[in-house]
Amino acid sequence: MEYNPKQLQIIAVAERLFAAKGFSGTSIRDISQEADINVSMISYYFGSKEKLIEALFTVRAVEFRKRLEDLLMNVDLSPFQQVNLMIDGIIDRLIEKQCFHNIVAREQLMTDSRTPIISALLRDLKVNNLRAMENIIHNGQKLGVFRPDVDVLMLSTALFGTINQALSTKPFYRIINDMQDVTEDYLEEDIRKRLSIHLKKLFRDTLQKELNLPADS
Amino acid sequence: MEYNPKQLQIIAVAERLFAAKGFSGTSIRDISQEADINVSMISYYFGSKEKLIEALFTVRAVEFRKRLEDLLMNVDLSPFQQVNLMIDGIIDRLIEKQCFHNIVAREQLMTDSRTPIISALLRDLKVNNLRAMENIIHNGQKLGVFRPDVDVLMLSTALFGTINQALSTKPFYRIINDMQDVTEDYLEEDIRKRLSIHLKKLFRDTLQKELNLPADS
DNA sequence: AAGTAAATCAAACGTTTGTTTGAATTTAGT
DNA sequence: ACTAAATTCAAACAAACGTTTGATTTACTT
Repeated sequence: MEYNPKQLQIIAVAERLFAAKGFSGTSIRDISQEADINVSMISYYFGSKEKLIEALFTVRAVEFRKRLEDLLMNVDLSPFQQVNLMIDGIIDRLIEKQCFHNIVAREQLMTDSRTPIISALLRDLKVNNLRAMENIIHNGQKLGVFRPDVDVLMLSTALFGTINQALSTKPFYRIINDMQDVTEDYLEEDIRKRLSIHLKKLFRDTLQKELNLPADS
Repeated sequence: MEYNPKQLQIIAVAERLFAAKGFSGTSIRDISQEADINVSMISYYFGSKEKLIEALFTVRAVEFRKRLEDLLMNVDLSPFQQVNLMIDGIIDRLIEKQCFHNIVAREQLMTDSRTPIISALLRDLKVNNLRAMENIIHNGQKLGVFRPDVDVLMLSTALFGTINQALSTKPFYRIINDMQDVTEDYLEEDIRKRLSIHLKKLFRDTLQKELNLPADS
């Protein structure tokens, strides 16, 4: 599916508004006003509001698939370096595409998915993410660097869950750390660093073999 | 604020539907139909749809405050026992009140909070949660059982984030673990156990003092 | 039993919703 | 310059929205 610049602009505006107010909370008149186009252009280009959000998911899904392939190229690094690179990569991606991942989070909360297309795309994305993480970890296990008993699914859940939670509670983070007066960019950078430190430590503690063997070294 | 049984029933139905379809995605006619009441009863009892969701947050916030007080009563246990009890307590709470926490998750994703009342209640809840966790961990640190350098905010973020992520991706969990045919209750119990094991291990690894000191014991 | 307040109802209110229409305008190919 | 297709627009559409109305029923007090 190819989209022209005008369509991509509409998708970008829709992404921002859906993230801010939810799908049902955003009217096509909101979108058309922000995008400075006529209301009918949305039906004209996409067919319906539902098809618009499907187009949004399709575009982003393609982007992520490409990104993930790049991530799996670093086979020459050590397992821990690979893990750290993956962690920073995912943090960066979720921060950079915050609006889209807000929408993803909302859709996941839906008991009945909005459309089969969206749930299929999300499932594929998650499967690919998990497989990528499994590759890295199983590799580290074969090399004898990581513990053999690691719950990769739970670890992946912890990684994405922690980042999403941190990003969705930004206002709370501001209050707790007395950062009411800093810019949004500064706050984001602060969260990024702190997440990176915490998650790398967390993965290290979880993956690395215990050293408290009977003293014999 | 006191609510009669009829009001509480409306709140319960609204909670379920808001969780399933979102606030804007749920009409008061949906609610009135499910609750088997007349549409006008919602305005009659609560004033408006917005006041209804405020009432929902108020009721649940009061419940959680009471629950938290109970949680802080176990001062006679060891720090690790306290932490494990806290983890299971929070898992149980988030599973038991899944609908409400779905709504909370959605509200947190909102860039502009729906009402000042809701954001104030959420802030209070989160502050209390964090303070409770700080109490337990600082206590363990004073006793020399926990590491001195623990990022409690990030740890709390990881805890809630992981549980929320696991619960919001239940359909994915089903597929990955080949559990298409099990009941929802069985699935939930499986997730609960796996979360409990994983998070306790995670907290243990994060909190416990490193034992790989220069061999001298 | 009468009276009063609370609760319930069908119906209607004025908006807003997503979508369609059909004419007007722009763009692109020859 | 002409034509045809693609784009843009204001206007209108029916349906759904949250809310209000005013009559009716129920529950309780005296």
